[in-house]
Amino acid sequence: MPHDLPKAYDPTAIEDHWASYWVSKKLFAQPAPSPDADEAVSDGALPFTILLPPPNVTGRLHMGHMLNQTEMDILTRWRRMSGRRALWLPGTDHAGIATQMMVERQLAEEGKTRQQLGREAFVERVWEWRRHYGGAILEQMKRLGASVDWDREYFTMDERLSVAVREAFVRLHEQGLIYRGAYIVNWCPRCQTAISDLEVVYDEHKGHLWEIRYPVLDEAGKDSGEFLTVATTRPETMLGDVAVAIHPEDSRYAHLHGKMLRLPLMNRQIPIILDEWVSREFGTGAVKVTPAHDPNDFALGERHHLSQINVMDDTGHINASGGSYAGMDRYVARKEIVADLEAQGLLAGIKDHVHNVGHCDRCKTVVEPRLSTQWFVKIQPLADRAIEAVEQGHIRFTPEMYAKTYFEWMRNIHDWCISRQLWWGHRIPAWHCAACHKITVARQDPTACAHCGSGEITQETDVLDTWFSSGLLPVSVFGWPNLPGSSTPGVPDPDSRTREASPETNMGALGPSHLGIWESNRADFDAFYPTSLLVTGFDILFFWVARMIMLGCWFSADVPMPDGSPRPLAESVPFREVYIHALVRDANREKMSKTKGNVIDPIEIVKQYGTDAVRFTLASMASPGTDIAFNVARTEGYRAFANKIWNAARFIFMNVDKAAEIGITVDHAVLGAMPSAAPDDPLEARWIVAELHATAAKVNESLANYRYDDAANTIYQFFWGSFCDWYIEIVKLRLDFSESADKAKTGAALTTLVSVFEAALRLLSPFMPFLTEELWHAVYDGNPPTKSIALTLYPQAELSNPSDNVDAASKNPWMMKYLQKVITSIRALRKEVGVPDKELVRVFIYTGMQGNVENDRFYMAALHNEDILRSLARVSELVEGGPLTQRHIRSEPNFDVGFNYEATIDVPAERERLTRDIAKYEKGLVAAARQLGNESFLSKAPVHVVEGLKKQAAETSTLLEKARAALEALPKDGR
RNA sequence: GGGCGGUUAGCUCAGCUGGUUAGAGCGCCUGCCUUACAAGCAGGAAGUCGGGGGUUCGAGUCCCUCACUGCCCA
Repeated sequence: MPHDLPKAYDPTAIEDHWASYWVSKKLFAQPAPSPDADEAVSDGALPFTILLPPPNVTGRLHMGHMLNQTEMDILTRWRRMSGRRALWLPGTDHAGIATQMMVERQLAEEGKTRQQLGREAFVERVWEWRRHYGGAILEQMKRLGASVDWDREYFTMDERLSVAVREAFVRLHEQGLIYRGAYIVNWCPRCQTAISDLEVVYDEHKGHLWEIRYPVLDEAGKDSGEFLTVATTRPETMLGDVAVAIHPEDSRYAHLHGKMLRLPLMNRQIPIILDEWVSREFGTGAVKVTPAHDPNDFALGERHHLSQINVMDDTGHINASGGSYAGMDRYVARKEIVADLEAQGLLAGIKDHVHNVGHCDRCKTVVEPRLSTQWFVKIQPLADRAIEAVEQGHIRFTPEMYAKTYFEWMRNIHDWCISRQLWWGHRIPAWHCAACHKITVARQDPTACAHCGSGEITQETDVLDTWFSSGLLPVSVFGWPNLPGSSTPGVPDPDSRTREASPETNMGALGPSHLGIWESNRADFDAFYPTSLLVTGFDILFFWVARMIMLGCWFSADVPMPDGSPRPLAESVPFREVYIHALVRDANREKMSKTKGNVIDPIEIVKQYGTDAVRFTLASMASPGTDIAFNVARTEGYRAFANKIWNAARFIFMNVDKAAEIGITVDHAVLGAMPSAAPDDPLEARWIVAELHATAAKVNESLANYRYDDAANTIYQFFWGSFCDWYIEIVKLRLDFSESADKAKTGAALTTLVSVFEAALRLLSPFMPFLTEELWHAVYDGNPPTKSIALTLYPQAELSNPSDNVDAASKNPWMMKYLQKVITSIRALRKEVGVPDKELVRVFIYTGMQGNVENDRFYMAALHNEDILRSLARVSELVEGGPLTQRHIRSEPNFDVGFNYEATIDVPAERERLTRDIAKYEKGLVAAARQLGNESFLSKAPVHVVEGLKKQAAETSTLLEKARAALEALPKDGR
């Protein structure tokens, strides 16, 4: 029954089946190697490990994910089929802000707030949400056939990964790399939490520059009548002003040095300070200083020992320090303040001003730079090591230019604010003491203050940035820090290594733990760390790549190598290669966005065209460094490609069935390997086998270089352009099932047909897993040698292809090229003349003087394959002779073909064509003559270039003569 | 303001360390329902490689410059 295929390929009919088959059969599971490490490594298979950059647990699959996953799946399937121990780990991150928002929204619909619920109940509620709705994106991934190990699915809030987070925090704290302090952070008033620099997106915004007059005070502290005008984009922050800064060499204000000002509205005395940081050109050259609300002002304030007055609360409302504006929303306050200033005659002007305004990446609220107490990682030591890892070549970027971006960012890195004022996330393992006010950071929940012994301690309410946990994934998914045999969870810094056993930690049994596969053993870490590759988009270069390199290098350095030796930097990296892909845009190269409404839902497209066609579209356009303009026209084309292969299969199965009726069968034992051809096999068989080898070589090379586009196009060209267009058409001649048939020959042809097709399916499988899985099972008539095509061997070209060495020139695979040219030429001539496609014609061929090796090949190719000419070019008989005098002639550089056929010639059209050709040839000859007449060219250019040009010039010359003769021979009357 | 890309056929893109007269898919034009496939077959048209300058025997490819365009960071 598998041979009974519908006429057109219908992806929907097969995809669900195979998607769930792959998952349920656990085909891609890569269990933790046995703790006996020797045994685990002994099969010699090199690991290929790849970690899915965790999508947000609240996320839905978008085109970027699909590109990302398609690329990972192609590489993973390819490596797996090439004999590597392939492991692709899927999972999600807990997305602190996004998930909390999601659940709060749900609560709001019930008229509740998280505060009403309380922290514990709220967190339980989030878990519940996660169990019901979380990870939908992974279900979508399953449907798309990602060949991941589902048994190893991770979630950053899982107990095991939480243990790693806690250990990492404690260790960094012990190493003096975590500190707590009041600094300017990006504050989202809606989310009511600090967010990192990377979570702020800047949009150009048409705002204003308000110029405000600050009265200068005289010696007695009274208004002197003079004003100093400052310019600001955020007038409401003036409530927190503590000074006005001017440039020390600004002559306009030299007389104001040392003077005091009266801060309008607040009537506070503030000094004029001098600082070279001030730009004399910007605004009025005088800048108000609000250390609690601007990072630059904060730095200025530190330098000048100014106080910090925070005038806003968590929600972006003016607080008690804001005088009469207390309680107002920041924008309401802005309006009021401007109005009041104007009323007091202190508003010098309002100018339009375009500037970049930071928004919260999650909720798009305008971020408020604001002083607050947060936890930070002192990042420089980690960054230094991460820079070194890339500098020394232990991590390679593709495209290479991203290494530059990476260095640029790493070398200008700021300390990382890791605390978030959320409830959902890893709660910071620090306890505040009510008695001595010191902080205790511990692996195990303490019962007393480590400093004074007081029992009055309360845990820090902040949680950690989600990226703190996802950045640890490359080490934590393989069991870090609980690695038996690695009893040195101390300080990576060799100078101050501590020997402290890692106690059992419990981050709070918040979620379902995945023990079992998660049972840690060194063998797992030893086998799979460092991972091989990270595939990701440039937009999270810093989120993911940089942080994983920093944390991975830092924490894995403690884990000795399997032989017990210290782990060198080269083996500490979280991955050896990084492949960065570009953005998927819409067909018009516009960035997809919900507001523009041009978002393409991959699942919708997949429903329409099939997963394979969409995957192939993405692969064929995935040229490193280039954005993908996703055009469904392209997908339509690849659906046609899938259909083409489907129908080739139908053709093959039809013939296999016919053959079976007369007792010819294909031995399945010969399948699954690289096909070869025997010396006496016909030309087309020897040729298609040679083509397959060349294709396999090119595809393997392209994939090794992340050239998905080259790989996909090469396979496309082979399948359609070579296998279907030429080989199948010719092999039809050999599939003779009649009484008189030579069964051995028919059988041989059928075997080549099936075995090349089967190998080609394997070649295509990483790109189109569904279609190839279906057809591969059908090839084996439901009795495949293994559970899936994904577990077969990837075609590898053999260096010495036996089909190349054959004495008879007519059997050489490259003879096919000549034959194809003759056929194409005859077909073109037939079209020119207008011979009906079906009609057979007696064709004359002339290859010029005897002895020209190249010309003779065309003749030989034609002469030895008259049967092919008959069916592919509708030639009734081939006659050698010349020069040709037939009514219709077509000239090629190496031969002419012609025939007599009663048809009216469109003389003017023909004259135009020939004239155009002649001009083209003449131009070419002039160019060639110029170059060949140049002595420096002849002496300096490589021989093959000179020879090539000479040959080409000779051919052009021949064509020119022939075209001139043909023009001459045209009837003069213009009919 | 600093940095990094891009500009090749109507559209989307290839073109490796400079080497013969620049390629692919889609689209377009013409003719065909040839029993694997009309989601197909056959044939065809189409580009002064963004402008200018330079290096070289030779430049889409290297250098300079201008224009346009995109992205990242501040």
